[in-house]
Amino acid sequence: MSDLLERLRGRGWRMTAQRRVVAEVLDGEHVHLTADEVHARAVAKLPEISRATVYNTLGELVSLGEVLEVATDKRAKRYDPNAHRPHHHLVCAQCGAIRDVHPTGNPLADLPDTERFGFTVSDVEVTYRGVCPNCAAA
Amino acid sequence: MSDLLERLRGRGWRMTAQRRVVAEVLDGEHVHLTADEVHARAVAKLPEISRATVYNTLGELVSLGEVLEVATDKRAKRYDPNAHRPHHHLVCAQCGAIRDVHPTGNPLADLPDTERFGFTVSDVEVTYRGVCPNCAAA
DNA sequence: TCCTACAATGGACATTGTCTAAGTCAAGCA
DNA sequence: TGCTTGACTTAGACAATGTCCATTGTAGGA
Repeated sequence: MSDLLERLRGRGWRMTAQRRVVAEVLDGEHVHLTADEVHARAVAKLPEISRATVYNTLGELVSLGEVLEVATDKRAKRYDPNAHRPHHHLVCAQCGAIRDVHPTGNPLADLPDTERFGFTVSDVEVTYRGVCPNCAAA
Repeated sequence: MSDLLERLRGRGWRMTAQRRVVAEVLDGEHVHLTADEVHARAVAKLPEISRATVYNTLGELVSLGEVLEVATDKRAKRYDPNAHRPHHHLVCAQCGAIRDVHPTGNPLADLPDTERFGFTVSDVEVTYRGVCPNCAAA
């Protein structure tokens, strides 16, 4: 079973069927589902799960730092379970496919003090956009 | 008057009071309004302008490349008229304030071929997050 | 000035997300 | 094992943002 469930239990998270299902749906590499997609897949495993529970659970996973919210799509938030390895995203402008990528260099270092306007900068989010091989072939 | 209106007219854009008002609202540096804010300000100048028109006009300005859509906020799209000077964004995690910034270096070059998965990468969007001086003082 | 294609209107609808009141249940404990 | 309790879940109303469409209005050319 997934490490995620272990970690959550270790943190005193009360385990319920609903939470287990949501955690199971969010498992694997290059998984970037919208809340609605998570709900759809959760319903397939546990038909009576409600939308509110999915939203609540996703929100908790995010505040626990186990899942990342990413805003590559402009419509809906997406949830990325790959929270323990810093990475950025590569998005196909046509079909919306998303890949995790690991650029070299540190973009934080590229922002000189004069461009910080007194902000305390703690984080950076990079989204590359392009066309994926499938769409390029079509 | 603004260059924007000149450019649009030069492209054969049909000029109407509504479009003029939207273009006027979107003028200046560090302007990052939501569609709703644009509508509110447009209504102040032209009370009978409708929401649909604001959305349509914003959409057209974006496809003409005169305005950028930015997704710094997770709720609503924001519109950035500073489309002719490439730049990125610095966002306050607390109050949501947004500044345009110009990092050194080219993040596109930081993505090695092995991390491109066959994509043709054409664009990169960088969002720095931190705390602004106002919020830090509070 | 008149025409006509294009733009604007307003209101219904769609999508995404949040909230609440009431019912349910996991986990600790005797 | 069987309570107890507080956290969890539910359904559905509501809110915010965005889209669509049929109708009405109008900018700009003939």
